[in-house]
Amino acid sequence: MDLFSQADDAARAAELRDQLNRYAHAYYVLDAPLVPDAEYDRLFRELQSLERAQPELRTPDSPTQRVGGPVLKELTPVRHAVPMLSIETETDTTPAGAEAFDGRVRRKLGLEAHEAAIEYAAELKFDGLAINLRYEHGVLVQAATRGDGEVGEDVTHNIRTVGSIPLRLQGRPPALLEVRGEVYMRRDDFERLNARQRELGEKTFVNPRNTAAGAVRQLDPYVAAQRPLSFFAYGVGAIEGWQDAPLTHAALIDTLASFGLPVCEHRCVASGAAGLVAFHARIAALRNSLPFDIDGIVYKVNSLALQRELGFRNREPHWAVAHKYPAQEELTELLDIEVQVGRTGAITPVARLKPVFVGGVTVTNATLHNEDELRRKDLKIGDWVIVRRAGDVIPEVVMSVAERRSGAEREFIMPTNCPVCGSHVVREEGEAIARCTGGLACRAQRAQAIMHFAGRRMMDIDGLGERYIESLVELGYIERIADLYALTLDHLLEMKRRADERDGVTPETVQQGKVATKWAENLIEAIAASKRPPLARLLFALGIRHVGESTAKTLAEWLGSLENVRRAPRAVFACLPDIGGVVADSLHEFFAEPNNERVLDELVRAGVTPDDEHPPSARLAQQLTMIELLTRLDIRRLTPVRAQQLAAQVSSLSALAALTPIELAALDLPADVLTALAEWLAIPGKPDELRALEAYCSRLLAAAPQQEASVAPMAGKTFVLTGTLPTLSREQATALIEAQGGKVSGSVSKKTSYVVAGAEAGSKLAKAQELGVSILDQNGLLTLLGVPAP
DNA sequence: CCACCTCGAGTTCC
DNA sequence: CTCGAGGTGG
Repeated sequence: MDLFSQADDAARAAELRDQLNRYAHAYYVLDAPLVPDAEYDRLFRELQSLERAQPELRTPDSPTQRVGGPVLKELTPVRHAVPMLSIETETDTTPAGAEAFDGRVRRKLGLEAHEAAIEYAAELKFDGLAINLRYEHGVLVQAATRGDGEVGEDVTHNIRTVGSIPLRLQGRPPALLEVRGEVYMRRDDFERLNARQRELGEKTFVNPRNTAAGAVRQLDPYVAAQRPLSFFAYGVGAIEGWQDAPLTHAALIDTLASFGLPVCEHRCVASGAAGLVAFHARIAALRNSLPFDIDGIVYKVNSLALQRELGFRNREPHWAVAHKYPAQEELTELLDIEVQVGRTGAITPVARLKPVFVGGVTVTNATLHNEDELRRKDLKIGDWVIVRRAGDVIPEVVMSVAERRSGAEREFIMPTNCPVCGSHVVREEGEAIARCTGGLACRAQRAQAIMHFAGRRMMDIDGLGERYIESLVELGYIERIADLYALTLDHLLEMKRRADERDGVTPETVQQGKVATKWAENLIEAIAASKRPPLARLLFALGIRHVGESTAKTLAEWLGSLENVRRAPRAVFACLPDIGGVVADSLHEFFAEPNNERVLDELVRAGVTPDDEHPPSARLAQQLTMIELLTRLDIRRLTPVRAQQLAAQVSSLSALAALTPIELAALDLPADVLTALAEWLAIPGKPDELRALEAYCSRLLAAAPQQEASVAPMAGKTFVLTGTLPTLSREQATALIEAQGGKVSGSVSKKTSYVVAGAEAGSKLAKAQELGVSILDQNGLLTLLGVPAP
């Protein structure tokens, strides 16, 4: 073989290894890919083929060596050069735990109370598996589990498959460096893995920790490679030849990061017990929004010299402690499963639990979402179940503990009839939700519809709570939302008396009578005050299926008045942004339904009129073109391109309606389109529909102003609000942003321009950091908008 | 047609 | 907050 080409190949292989390792670091550790996946794959394959041709080019730090290798019979024991210590656990989960640790350290160092506070490094205690990584001359040569601390197991083959663990370190690492850290599985990776397992009909995993531990100890590296693992470094073991080694723990971690090792960003240098308590509290608030599980915080004396001075007791260092959090999951009994009927008729199973204290509150109910969810979690009435508070707020039944079954547990059966009105319950093909078909004939749906109408973000009728609405509906004072406006003081007082009677409430005292009168007076006033809502709120309040706050706002902005919305043909709805076929159908059906028409008429007669009606948007002219309208008529085969051709040949929609079959056949369009068009026009009523559509559109466009006002400064920018701002309410912040043309949305994505974070911001802030979205606080927002601070 | 983004809907507790 | 589903762009 030609010596030159061999030398070239060796150089090329080295170059490829280096490149691929750098790209992997950027991808897995920095979360900022340098090249597209396809480019990575191309280089990877090139290296593979070089190595296949000349196996001597294969080195242990080659990225091709991550996956592969033989299936082992058993794991080889490894004696640790420096024992892997355990850490003492502080059982007191209150701030006193941190103070106790600080006190022990100070006593051991012989410090008096008045002497300076000790500096600590605080970091997260990950819920994973401790691993020792041995790097010789910067190359990963061995990975081992902790085992008993003295002897662990060799799991190099599996650890190589973890993308964020560098096979070769960057910078100038010492000749020998053992890195210690935790292998864990991110919660989202765990969920994805389980989703895939379900798809494949495989058994699902119980929790991220056990899954990670199982993956690391796999004998077949291919299996381990299928388990998405992550890694954080938090310490070192044996070291040789390290000049200018760091002097503090914090600096040590920074240095490890500079070698390309992943380290957790959530760590700090804290001063004294107070600093530790603050960090503990800060992370407690963040805990559920972290993308991985932790079971506490680790405190370490920051100075490595002081660490040496403090020394060890048995296997435990005197200079470190794990300060845990109270368990966030609890075991309780599933007493019963009941169903609730929602505003749209959705039948939702709800778990009635034996009260249990989880994450700071007592939980007695938890939604089970739907039947599938319930089956997936394998829940039977009478089961012992694990309960947690998802995102620290909403109680969630995680799963049942099948081992604790006695045999007396009952299967939950989805009712076939609505528990309130007896109507049939149907679950549409492909839908997860079962629904009562009773519509507004169902008392539950009626009550929910009224509750929705009166809600804070809709008509904002104060004092009309769930209990009163139920009584009003039950005792026949209200049938439909319009009836609210016919209520009198006498009605309300009478209703209250009857409701109390029915509930067996003690005969009222004079005092109670006064309270009741006051309540009724306030309510009448609140109802009267709700008569001039913004149009968007009124539309939202109507409770039209698929029409929420955002869609209601779109309708109000574009069409301007209640009348314009009520009269709009289906195709017009479908031309508006974010409104497609399903939503347009829902809108059209709602306004065509005689009952709803009557309710709207009654509301108007009662004096309910939007206070912000305005001419339709000037931008409508671009939206309601003949082509756009044509494509939304659901004419088979009429693609946008064909619609364009058709529009070029027919002057208007009414002209299209008036075409004779002969004229139609003469159009320059493919035969199949013409056939479909002819069939469509032959449907009774369609020509009239076309004429009506045209008439509506021309009226609307005539009413719209000719051109739009100047472009708002924040146009095209999307904001997401999270947490509590110091002085602005959510609504106020939204109003400020929208006043300048910005949009406020609920979830963070790559397209989000800014995340405005306040106190106790949750997962959205974490997501924003992950995606590199700009983050503002209240002042930042006000500065951006050029609004003076309030 | 799929992947990604949004939005809608339902729910808990204090 | 989370899940499911509608809308849209590639």
